[in-house]
Amino acid sequence: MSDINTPFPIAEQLAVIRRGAVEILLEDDLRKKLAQGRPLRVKAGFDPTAPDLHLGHTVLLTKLRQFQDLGHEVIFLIGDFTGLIGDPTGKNATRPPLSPEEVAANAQTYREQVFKVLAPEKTRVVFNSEWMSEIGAAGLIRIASKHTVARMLERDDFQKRYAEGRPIAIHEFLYPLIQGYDSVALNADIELGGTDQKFNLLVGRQLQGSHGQEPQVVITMPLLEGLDGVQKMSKSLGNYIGINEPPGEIFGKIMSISDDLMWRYFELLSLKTTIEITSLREQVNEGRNPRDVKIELGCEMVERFHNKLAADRAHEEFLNRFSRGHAPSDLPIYVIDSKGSSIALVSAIKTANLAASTSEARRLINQGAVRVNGERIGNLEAELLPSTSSTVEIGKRRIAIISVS
RNA sequence: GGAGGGGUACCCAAGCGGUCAACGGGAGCAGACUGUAAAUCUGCCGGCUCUGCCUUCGUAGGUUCGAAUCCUACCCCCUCCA
Repeated sequence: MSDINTPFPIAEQLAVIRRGAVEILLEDDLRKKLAQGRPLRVKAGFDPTAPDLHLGHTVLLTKLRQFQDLGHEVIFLIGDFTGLIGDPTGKNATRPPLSPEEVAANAQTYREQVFKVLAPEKTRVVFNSEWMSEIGAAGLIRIASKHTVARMLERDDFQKRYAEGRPIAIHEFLYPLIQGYDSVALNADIELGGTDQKFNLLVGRQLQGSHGQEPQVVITMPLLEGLDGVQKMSKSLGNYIGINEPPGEIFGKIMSISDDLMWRYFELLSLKTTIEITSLREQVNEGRNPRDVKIELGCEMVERFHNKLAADRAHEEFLNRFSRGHAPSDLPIYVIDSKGSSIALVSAIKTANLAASTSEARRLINQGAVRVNGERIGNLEAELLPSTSSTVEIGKRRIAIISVS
């Protein structure tokens, strides 16, 4: 859809670039760069740690994708050298250095996941060890000479720690410097990062300036809220949608977010144009069920991380399950060998991992959450007979076929 | 090195000899209402062979008929002074 030879009008490009961004420094510089009419080098750096990406990570990737669609070049930088330092932004997280093999393996996994969002043919993957290993101690000192302690201490994290007398190790200063030097090495036009990266990104501007380059434009993207709509999406909080999750999961999790959050996700994750999204909003204002709009988002996400067919299936499955009240089509099946006798429902539930403990199973039964073959069971003594298969449902989301042999 | 404060269930946080499986809030789960939304209301929220039993209140001992609560030692965190 994009053609490098016929660049999009600057105003149009600016609108796309601004969407969802927290800050663009400096927008004037950006305008000037765009006016040059050439593909810009857009850089984003990533840790060499084992990637298991979720939608939160794709906010940045989606923005990169938008740049690609506008005809620009994306440089996906894997910070294998910086990985030796560990970003002090993550405070106490000192990471053990990775072996070259691990870095290579992680990089491969990155490619697989990242190219679900980015266009592979328009993405240049680079490692900063390429130039950092060459540069040597002398080179590092030269880089360090281009920046001052005062400027380094502007970073609020450092500032705070320094003021409070907490230690700042010298090597922590090196992280922003090297990240900044990466921009010099790549002669980056633009660098993207999360809001927490702002300082590091700005160091790049400064270093490029002192190396006689035109400083890069810094664009910061927000941290995506998780499923709860409040805290940032993260694996440890369990409020995430992983891009490797099965279609039904991705779809279902999208459907479970609030309407407010849905618009946020549209803005930051969807490749629909701003105009299309505005139109959807209008439709909802005029009475269209927000659920149906959410379905569109769900389909888009599943299609992106799987494919169109999977999206259609997930959609259909959803309608069957929740709109028409049918049981899902492929349920997990648990076979329990009871040696020919019947088995207590409570223990069957536990065995089939539908509840964490038999105590929980009991509580659920008491609360009327359990249905066997569609029938609500309130009896703790209930049993499953031998040589039968029963569909056991707990609430709306936990369901399995339990086969007693 | 000295002085003081604290470590309680997923998180925050009460309790300070029995009525404590442990107040309250958050998160989570379930029910009602719905659009698998939000909001709201209700219930649950250590385990088990469940009207009882077992294991939990930093760790290990001790006192007591009985301890999360008292004593001793140890480990860890925080604050102030040096």
